[in-house]
Amino acid sequence: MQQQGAGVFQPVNTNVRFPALEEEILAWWRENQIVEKSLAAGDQPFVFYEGPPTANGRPGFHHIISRSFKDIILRFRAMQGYRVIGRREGWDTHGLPVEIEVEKQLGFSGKPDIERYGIAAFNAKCRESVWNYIQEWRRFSERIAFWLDPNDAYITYENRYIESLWWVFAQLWQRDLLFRDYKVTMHCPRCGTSLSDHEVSLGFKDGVDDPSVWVRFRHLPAPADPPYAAQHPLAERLADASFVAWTTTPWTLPANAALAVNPDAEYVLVEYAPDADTPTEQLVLAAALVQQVLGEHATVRHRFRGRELVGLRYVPLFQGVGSAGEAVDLRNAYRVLADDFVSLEDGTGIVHIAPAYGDLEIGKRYGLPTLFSVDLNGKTLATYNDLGFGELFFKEADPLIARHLKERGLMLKTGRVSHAYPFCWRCSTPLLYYAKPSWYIRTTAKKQELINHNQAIHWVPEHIRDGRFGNWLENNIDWAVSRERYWGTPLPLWTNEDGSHIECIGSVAELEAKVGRSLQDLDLHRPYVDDVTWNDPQHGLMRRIPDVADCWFDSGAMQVAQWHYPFANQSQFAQAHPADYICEAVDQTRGWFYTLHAIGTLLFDAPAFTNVICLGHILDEHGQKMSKSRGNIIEPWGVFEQYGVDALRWNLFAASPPGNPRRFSLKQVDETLRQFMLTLWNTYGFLVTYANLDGWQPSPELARGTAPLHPAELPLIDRWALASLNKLVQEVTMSLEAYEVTPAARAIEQFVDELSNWYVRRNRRRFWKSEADADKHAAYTTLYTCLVTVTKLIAPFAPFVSEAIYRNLVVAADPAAPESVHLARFPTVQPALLDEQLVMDTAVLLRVVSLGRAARKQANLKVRQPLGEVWVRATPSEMQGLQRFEDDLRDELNVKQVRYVEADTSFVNYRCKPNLRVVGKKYGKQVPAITAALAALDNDTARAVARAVEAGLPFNLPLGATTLELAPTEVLVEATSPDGYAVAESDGALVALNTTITPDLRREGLARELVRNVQDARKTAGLDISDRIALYVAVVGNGDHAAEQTLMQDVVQVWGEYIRNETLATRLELGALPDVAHTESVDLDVATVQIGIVRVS
RNA sequence: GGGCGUAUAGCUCAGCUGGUUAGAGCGCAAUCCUGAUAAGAUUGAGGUCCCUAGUUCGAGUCUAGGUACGCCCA
Repeated sequence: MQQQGAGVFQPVNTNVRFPALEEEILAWWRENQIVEKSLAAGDQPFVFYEGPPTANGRPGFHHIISRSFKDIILRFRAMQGYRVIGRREGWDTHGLPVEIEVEKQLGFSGKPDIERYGIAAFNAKCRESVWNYIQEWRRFSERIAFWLDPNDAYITYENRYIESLWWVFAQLWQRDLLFRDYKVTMHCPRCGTSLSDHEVSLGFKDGVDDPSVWVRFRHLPAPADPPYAAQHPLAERLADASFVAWTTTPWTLPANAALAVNPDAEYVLVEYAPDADTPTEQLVLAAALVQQVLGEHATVRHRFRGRELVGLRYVPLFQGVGSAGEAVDLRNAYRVLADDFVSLEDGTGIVHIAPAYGDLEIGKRYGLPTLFSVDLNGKTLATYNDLGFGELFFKEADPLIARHLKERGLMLKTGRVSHAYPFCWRCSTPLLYYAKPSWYIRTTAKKQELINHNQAIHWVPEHIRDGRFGNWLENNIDWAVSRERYWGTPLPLWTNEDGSHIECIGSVAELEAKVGRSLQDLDLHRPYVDDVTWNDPQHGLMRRIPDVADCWFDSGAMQVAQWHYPFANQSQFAQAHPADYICEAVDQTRGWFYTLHAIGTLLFDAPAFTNVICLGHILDEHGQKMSKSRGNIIEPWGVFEQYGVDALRWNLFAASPPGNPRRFSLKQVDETLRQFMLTLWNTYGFLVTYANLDGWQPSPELARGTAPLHPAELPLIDRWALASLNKLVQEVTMSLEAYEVTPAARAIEQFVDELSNWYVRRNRRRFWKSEADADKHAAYTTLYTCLVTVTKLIAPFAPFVSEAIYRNLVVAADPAAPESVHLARFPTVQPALLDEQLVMDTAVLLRVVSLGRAARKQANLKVRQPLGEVWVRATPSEMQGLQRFEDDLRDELNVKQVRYVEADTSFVNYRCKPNLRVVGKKYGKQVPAITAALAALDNDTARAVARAVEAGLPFNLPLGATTLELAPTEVLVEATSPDGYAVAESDGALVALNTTITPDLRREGLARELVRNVQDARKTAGLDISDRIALYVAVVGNGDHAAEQTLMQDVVQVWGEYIRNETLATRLELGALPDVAHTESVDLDVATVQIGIVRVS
């Protein structure tokens, strides 16, 4: 045996500060290039796609969650021996967010400012600005131990990336999946561009205050003209009537082209006057809405079906204006049409149709002209200057238009409405529905494929697949992919002057061939790419269309573009599609999850990813969204510095399932730290302290985990620990392979708790004892194996603390071991060590111990006071299992004898209940009668039943007029509380303590009490664990001094050796205390004594 | 208005295919234990398992309707 203190392990600081420890580990990783080594390791590929963040903002608290959940799976797979592909940084660099940032910086307020400034200079600014926070992101990722390769980042603005995107566009073009169409888009007048649906969805605001106007459209009994052959049959009846239509967007009224009714709904002609002073007028609207719109003052004169109204004409509110340079065909305008989309839920049942601003589909269907009232800057047309509302922002024009109509007597009623309205998600400008030429990806053509491939994706949580995401796919619409902006991937579409000929270019080489010169030095961005033109002999000068791509297209196409596929890395790509794993927050269902999936499906007819963890949003401790305006943001670095990253990560993994919105508070991290991290750390510290003291060290084989363990040769509790450990390995592996992180973390917590509070507590003496025998070695081996295995299990969760423990426990003992836990192999199950029965039996033991303590508590009996006997009653199999642990049970409950209650044990009675699981299925409606009959059994019969059940025999239960034969498995027998015992029971188990304290037990109790107080005194006296003492005890007396003196003499006589051994006392004297002693007064219940201790060398 | 999700102790969460006294941790109170422990044990207080109806011998669990909250969409 080696000398004390000459241990192989570094001493463990039990006052560890985890943040400082983590910094040390970070430095060590850097020095030894552990990240690089980990990235390069493994054989079978495991493919990950990094969803690229935009680096023009600071990383926030929510990024810790997504990055941690990404990281844990990658570490786990890496430890399983996979080579993780795609473990690289990715940066989303294009798009409106970046442009907005630069615009702000330059004090711009829209596209005209940018054009004046120059696109080249503007884009240069954009290119710079995306790297504003890159250092902070890298520092952040490194600190939370999210291991990505920073030297192999994919960057969406690079030429090679853009070239791949061009290839994607060309593929889509060739397959007729890319097309141009006039469609209504959500247009931001400030940004001057259409927004995609997912962008629009980001900017809906509730409770927006808007005007609400009911307008008269005066019926025009016009002469018959084509396409209507004759005067409308209702023309005469409605001669003086007005149609009433409702809108919340008065600014669209000048663009009105038609009114729509529901063909099947009932409409009425009413006579209406709001009060006696107002002349009555005739109005037409839906019958169902008369009350709501006009109240009580309307009298119905006629009723019609909606379809009867078709073709009626009305007086236009304004002279219609078409788009610039185009003749307007008003032949079909200003008529009533009927369509199913018209709802009767609000409004008047008559819908004002403005094709340019939202009703383009209807307009097309009925041949309506597309009329305009507002231009792309959101300003009303100059045409309306004369009417007093020209060249105004559309929202500002609203009241003026309303006033104008009122003056003309066309406004029936005005009000305000509070509803949801879309705003630009970046600049908060209200959006316009606007019919514009746009480029679309025809995702609807592959709708069924999108849906089918989604079925192959494993979603966590599962409900996203057929819920949120599945629904989104079911309602798929074509993807508006063009943006009339500057800083983005230029659409590779060239067209001639009149737009009659379009070519889609799929590579730089192809473009070079067109223009006949090298473009190797060309920046593929605007404005440079716009200057690339060529003359087509047939079609004339070919110019690029000005649009750039939706930046969601950039990130969705990362599955090909990150490799510069197909221009390079073809074999790499072949391995790296689809991704085995991605992970982002739930807001990406319509963002990145969708664009990845859409591009994967359209391009390869395959899913782009097969497993995805979809994270809920982070909320503060009150369930409020974290936001700067609320001031409830948690600053990540503060948490790192206070608690460390491991505690934070662990909390995020274990506290609640990741799919739910997550309430977060620092209190939780603090709890995780104390509850889990410190428990583990202290257990580890315990092992190291004693191993060093004893000079115990693991063999290299044991350190490596290859030393065979023979359970049959080990004490039961060691076998339990190892069985439990292997069960844990099994559970954790299965959970992580199913991408279920939380159950894995919770199982580990449970094990660490039991290891510390059962295994170590029960076995302390095996580590303390002086003889270095096989039993001691077994204890060290067991605890060591548990700790090393747990360390590897938690490595993906808590990369720092696991590294610290691993370095000390393993690398120190086995020079051939991998230098980092993250280069080690994830533990695998050793089936020979599994023992389900043993694990179950131990669970029973723990339950019975807990009941015994409860019983002691009730009777107010300290555990230190030994008792004579405990009676235990449980199921026969439980009691059988318990017998294996009788020593532990005696020890834990401090009783001399464990006895088992059997059917014949006279001092308990029995009550019987049906075993519902069994009986319920078999007897159904008879259950209540059986329950009653069993409960009504008298004591003797119940005992007879107990006896039968114990013997495994059926018995007869009288039930009304008949008798029922019940099998022993169909009934549960419980013992009732006997008198004179301290009893606790739960779940059918009963523990009864005999509370009689004999003089012998009393003396032993006093001895133990004395020992504990001496140990306390040793501690206060500042003695070392191994110091020897002389111990003096003087009876002070608080009652009958002589009797107390006698009692203590007896104690010292009977238990003197025990007391000396426990307290390392070389002598023990009852009498006066010497002056030199450290003294303390101790109340031993039946006697008060002074104890004095003196250190002897 | 529609879709998805959530609702269990003061807080954070378990509760498997319906079954016997609904659990854990934290927090609070009290007691105890402790020479690894910043820990631990026990007890107590604290629950109309959101509400209503239904299915069933039996519902926290299944069904329907409703309420509240969150997210997404209109």
